[in-house]
Amino acid sequence: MAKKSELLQGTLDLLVLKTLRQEPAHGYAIAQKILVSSRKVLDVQQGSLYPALHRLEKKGLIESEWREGDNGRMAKVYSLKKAGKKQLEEEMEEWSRYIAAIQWVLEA
Amino acid sequence: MAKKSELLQGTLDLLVLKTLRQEPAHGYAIAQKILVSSRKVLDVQQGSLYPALHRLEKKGLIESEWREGDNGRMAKVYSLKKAGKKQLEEEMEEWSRYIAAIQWVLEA
DNA sequence: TTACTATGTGTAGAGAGGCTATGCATTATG
DNA sequence: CATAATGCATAGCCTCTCTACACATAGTAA
Repeated sequence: MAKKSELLQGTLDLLVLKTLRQEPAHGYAIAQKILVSSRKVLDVQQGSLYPALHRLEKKGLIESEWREGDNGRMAKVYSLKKAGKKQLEEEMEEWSRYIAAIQWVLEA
Repeated sequence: MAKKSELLQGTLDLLVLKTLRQEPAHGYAIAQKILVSSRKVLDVQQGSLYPALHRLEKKGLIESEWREGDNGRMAKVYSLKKAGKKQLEEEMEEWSRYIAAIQWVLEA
């Protein structure tokens, strides 16, 4: 059944926004951060991540800038915009509410 | 009911299997049970539920039988099969694991 | 009677979003 | 010199949920 890399639809945006609230980061680093902070459970695929970043930018929740990193490589660094912070807060509340509801059903 | 309670994709099967583990029930009743046990948060739509039941039956996780209820109506009563119980256990474990991972990211 | 609500099952079509697979480019490592 | 790691990106597929219908019966209110 579900491979460990499969995310529940709708959670990726939340994870990305949350990760960017710590500090700006480029796509590749975002995936790594999520992998580490989830203790290797959530392995976000590039084919999921990049389209998600484009979506979020299109919605005005994040913005990007090409920068050169310490290793001399160019990377597209994303940062949270104000609307993104608001969205993050809303989605976290929604998430809690949702998880609690599921939990009630599973414990019924 | 105010909010359009959008389910996270992939959770519906879990909710249905869990509900059927209590006792056999027909579709309409399953939706009601979920609505009640989730304290009105999870309002499963019929257009989601019936296809889900057909999927689960096709997979051999549940089975159905037309029965007459107390109100004299015919209804398709579903019950969990052995494979469904096993699947439920697996999905609950997967769910816990997944939720914990998300939580770690959100608390990072 | 008429109409509306609740109960009950079902499908079609659309939309969303995550996945695989692929492509390209650069740097570090064996 | 080949391979892995870093880094961005898209196309097409697939699955699942939603809206919007369609149909049928029973009970209740006007």
